Parts: sequence; C-alpha cells; structure tokens
Amino acid sequence: MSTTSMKDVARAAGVSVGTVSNVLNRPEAVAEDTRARVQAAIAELGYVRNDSARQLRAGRSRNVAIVVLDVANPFFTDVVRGAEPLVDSAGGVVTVCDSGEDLAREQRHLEILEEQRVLGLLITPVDESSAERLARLTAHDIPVILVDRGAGRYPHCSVAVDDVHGGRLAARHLVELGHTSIAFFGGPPTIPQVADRLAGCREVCEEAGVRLDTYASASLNAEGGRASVDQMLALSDAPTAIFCANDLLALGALQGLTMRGVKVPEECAIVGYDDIDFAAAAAVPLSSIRQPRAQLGRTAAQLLFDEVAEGSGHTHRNVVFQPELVARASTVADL
Amino acid sequence: MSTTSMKDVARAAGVSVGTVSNVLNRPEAVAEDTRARVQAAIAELGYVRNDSARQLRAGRSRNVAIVVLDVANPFFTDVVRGAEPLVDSAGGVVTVCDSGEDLAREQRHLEILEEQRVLGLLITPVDESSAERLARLTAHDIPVILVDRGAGRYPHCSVAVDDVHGGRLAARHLVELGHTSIAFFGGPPTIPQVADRLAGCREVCEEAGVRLDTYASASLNAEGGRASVDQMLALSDAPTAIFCANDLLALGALQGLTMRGVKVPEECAIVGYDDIDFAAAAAVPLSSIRQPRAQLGRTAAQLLFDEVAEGSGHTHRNVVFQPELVARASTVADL
DNA sequence: GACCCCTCATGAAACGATTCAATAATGCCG
DNA sequence: CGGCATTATTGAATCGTTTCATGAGGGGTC
Repeated sequence: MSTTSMKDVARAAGVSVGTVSNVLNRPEAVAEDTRARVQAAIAELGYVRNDSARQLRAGRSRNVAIVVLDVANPFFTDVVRGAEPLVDSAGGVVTVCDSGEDLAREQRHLEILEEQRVLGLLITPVDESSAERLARLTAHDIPVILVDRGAGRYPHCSVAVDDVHGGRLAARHLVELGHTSIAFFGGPPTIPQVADRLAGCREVCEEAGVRLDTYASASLNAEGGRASVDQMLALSDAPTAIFCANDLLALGALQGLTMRGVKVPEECAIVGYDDIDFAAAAAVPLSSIRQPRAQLGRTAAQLLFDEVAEGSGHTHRNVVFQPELVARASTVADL
Repeated sequence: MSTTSMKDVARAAGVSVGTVSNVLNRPEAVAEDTRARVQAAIAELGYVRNDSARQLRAGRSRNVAIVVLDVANPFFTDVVRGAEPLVDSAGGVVTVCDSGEDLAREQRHLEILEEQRVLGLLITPVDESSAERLARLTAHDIPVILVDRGAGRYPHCSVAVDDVHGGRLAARHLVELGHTSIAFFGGPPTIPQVADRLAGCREVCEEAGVRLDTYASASLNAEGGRASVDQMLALSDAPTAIFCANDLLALGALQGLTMRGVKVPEECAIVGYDDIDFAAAAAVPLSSIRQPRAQLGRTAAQLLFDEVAEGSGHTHRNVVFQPELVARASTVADL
C-alpha cells in the first residue's frame, strides 16, 4: 500500500494540489462545494498528511522534547504531565527521552533532537558537560529550558524549586514540634539538590541551637534510608527526628525503624522530601516537602512557547517556585 | 542564524552535495582526503543534518512511539525503559505519549503519529474503540504492537502477561501458608486484568476449599485499599489474608491495618500484584506478584523491528510471559 | 460596455536530503 | 600506447508539502 499523497487526492477531486493544501490549512479560503469534494476524496482514499514534508517546508517540527534523568522517577513524570497539555494544544507531541543519568546517552539524544529540529526542549542535564551543546541548540534557534538546574548560570530560561527554603521548612517543622536533635539523611553531597536542602536545614538548626547529624548513603533510595537508620540507631543518644533528602530515603527509614520496633512518630519523627504519591500511602503516612511538580512542567512549556513566539527579542526568565510542607502522621501523631 | 544545509557544506569543501551525503552515509566510498575536507567543513559550519528531509526521502521516520495509559505508572515506565535500548541502537528516539485513559487524547495522538510516519508503535489502548484506527495504521505499513491487551484478538503482534496464572500463584502461596479464608481486593470488574487475577485466585481457592470474599473499591489505589480494609474488619470472622489486584491497593491495605493495630503478617497477611519498587520499600515489605515489565518492553520493541524487517511476509506473534511470586515479610514473618 | 473589485483556483518554485546513472580520473596489463 | 577495470565524484531527479504570484470568471457601478 504505497502512501497516497496530496497529488492523488487532487486528481481524485479534480483540483490542483494547491487547492487540497488550502482545504487542509485554510478551509475558509476555499469554496463550499470544492471543499466538500476534496474532503470526500481525502476520506475515500484514506489520505494522511505527511508531516516530514510539512516540516521540511516549515523548517521546524512542532514536537517538544523533554530529556529527563529517569523516566521512572515520579518527579519527572509529573513534570511531563504538567507540560503535555500545552504542547498538545499546540498540535505537537511530547518526546520523552530518558538519559538515565548517562552523559553519553544524553548527548546522543541531543544530537538526534537537533537533527529533528524540535520546536524546543526541556531538560535536566546530567551535569555541566552539555552546556556547550545546549548553547549551540539555542544558537540554532532551538529554545532550551532548564528544569531544576543551573538557574541563572546559563543562557537559557529555567524553572526550579527553592530547595534551600524546602530544607528550612522541614527543619522548622521539627524544631517547632520540640525536637532538639535532628538527623539529616542525604546522599552524595555533590548533588546540588541535596546540598541545598541540607543548607536550609542547617541554617534553621543553628539558629535554634539544635543538634544536627548528617548521614550520607551511597544512593538516594530506600536501601540508603535503611542503612542510615542502622548507623543512627547504633548511637546511645540517637536523634529523635529525621529529615530525609527525598521520600525514598524516608520510606527506607520508616521501614528500618519499623523493623526495629521504633515507633513513628512517638519515638522518632520523619520528614521526607518530594511528597510523592507513596508518601501518603505509607504505613505511617509521611510528612513531606511538596514541590509543585506539574506546575514546573507547565511553566517550563509556557516559557518555551513564549521564547518561540518572541523570537530574537527574547529575554531569558528564571522562575523559582516555593515548596510547601505537608504534615502527616510521621511527625504528628494525632493526624 | 539561518540553518546551514548540505549545499553550504558542499560549497565550503569544494565538492558536490552528493559527495557530502556520501561522507555522511557511506564514508568508505569517499577518498580519504576528500572526506577529511568535508568533515572539516561540517565542523566549521556547525552543520546538522535535517532529519525531515531525510525522512521525506526515506518515506518513514526511525522513531518509535509508545502510547501508555499513564506515564506516572511504574508499570509503563518500566516497559518504556525496556524498549528504549533497542530503539536507541536503531538510531531512533522513543516518543512517549500519555493517553491518560482518555480516548480522545489517544485518538489525537494516533492521528499525529500517523502523520509523522513513525516506524511503528507500542500501545496499550484505552479500550476497543481504537481497533479500526490501529488496523488502518497497520494497513499503512506502520506496525502496531499491543502491550498487555487483546492478545490474539486483533491483527497485530502483542505481548502480555498471564494474569490468571498470577492470581493462581498468589492464592496458592496463601493456601500453602495455611490460610483458610482469603479476601480479594479489586476494583471495577470491567478491567480485564482484575478479572483475570480474580479468576486465577478463585480457581485455586475452590480447589482447596478455601473461603474467598471479594471487595471492589472505586479505584485501584491506596485509598481503595484502606476503604476495603474498613469494610473487611467490620466482619466478626474477617479473613486472615488479603490478595490485592495491585500494589497500590496493597499499600493502602497495609496502611489501614497498621492504623488499626492489626499486625502484618501475624494477624493478617497481604499479597500485592506488580511488585513495584515501593512494594519492597514498604514498612512491612510486601509479597507481590512480579511481572517481567522491562522484558515486556524489550520484547515488544523486538517484535516491532522484526515486523519492519520481515515486511509483508510477516506473521503476527503473541507473546505471553509468566509472572512470578516474590515472597516478603507481609506473608512470611521470618523473612 | 468599460472598468474595477472579489472570490477562487492554479501551477511552479522552494525546502534539504538521498540515490543512481553517468562521467572523469587513475592505474594496470599486454 | 590503446584498452579496460576500478575508483571517485558529479548532477539531476525525487520525496510531499506549502506558498505566492498570476489569472480566470463573475458581479456591480458609472
């Protein structure tokens, strides 16, 4: 079944290809009956527009790419969901690319996306290494919006969440509940998010004269949370509250405490970060710091379309959202 | 910055466009020094291939689309991750489209994907309504692979998991542990997966002479699990074990039981379904039925490429995988 | 009836790559 | 040195749209 083209439709309807094109793109410029005839031909032949040809002419695609560190991470999937409606209504499709935190894969994806002349892309880069290539994309008129990275330090628009403030919120909550000794569960301190959250937490602790112990596990998952709990409980005067750099650590911590018979929150309180769906679904619902994830995606997409619309007269914007505390049973018993 | 084309490169290198094309596609057919000259020109001008033009000529894209019911569902993200490497190594990109279980969005996506002449697509359709359109895609030489749906009932290849068997595994496990009364937590029975899992469970229970109560909550999430626990505990002779149609229900059930002080697994055992990452991370690690999700994606992608390669001589294949039981602390205390 | 204005439809020229038959250049053999 | 492969390069045709200058036909006005 060789593809039917506009030429076939034109022949069947007894008009020129120009007219068929008009029916598709500016139907109001075509006389009533001609339009009907063409549409009938389209339906009968099962004609489907060839987007490659369209794009070739237009010079760019209407697809938006989003390059994430991990498709399975709820943070990113929510960002994707936030961005999708806007792209949809612009007649495009969202291409989700998973870099898997692997620089080589990220680069390959960027290469291909550039070849595809995507309308623009939202990206959380693995690290700084891609800065140059991203700059080149922008130079080639492909807007790049940074998600949760490098706000203001690069020649791109960006959306981010104030992680330092998130750290403050968590610490303040625990301090207000009367805790005088807090543990921070984090991962490799090279991760900026983790460092920021800790910074905000430390700020509040110092101000309140509260003791702060930090634990760094190999990775930010449940296993890491369990391991840190083991370490922590080995102390004779273990802290009475834990602030985890993300919810996975928090779930692991909850598991570790449960296995040892430590009651949450009576004997040890937990605050997570991200407020993923599973935080509320945990055996003891987890208090957590919520980031406006969908809004992050929506805003990123909006910035992208703005940049496309404004063209060369565009000025980069860096939008920072504030996170909020969601208190649940893991810190407050009677909830 | 107007885009630089092969023509510009050709001019800069003092060769014809045909030669530039050769350097890109069959470098071995070009003399050493010419190739070097062309490559230098490419680098200097920052030339990037225009994929639209390439596609137009080739007649089809190298991108593979995967249309899922929910990007945030770990089941689908794992399927995506399974499929990605294959697509990658074929030089394509995976376009992830989220239908959000909304038929209209699904149709819109299919429309666009057909216009983009994607290499093929993996899809879990919302319902049967799209059957016709999918058939048309196949007729237009775009292979469609059904994921976890309609095995054998449609003119497409498919991959699926044997849910009836999964139900059997869960029930058998509980029966072997000595339970004589089991609760099945499910959702709307119109969902085929739920019906199959129940069917397998029922089969084993009847055979073993074990009592089986079924609870159907409004939706398959934690909230539903909590609600069903409430209903179940209202009974004077509540079952001592619960088999949940998915892990979200199971997490909700665990939460409900924990809030009421019912000990898991001593007083009530729980088996979930899907073995999502959070199952192992729960306060009491959840026993669950694991589906080979990544393999599902990998196989689906493989079937797609096979179909592309075989062309018209292709025969559809329906691959069914067997799930397996993962026993954890929610059924076996000393684990 | 000459003139002008509208509304529609036309056809050809892009867009940027790939492909392939044709040609040019080179080397080799007898 | 003529003839024949072999190897490198070329140039033009092609893919399917969109766009736009051009023109045909039909009223309406003076």
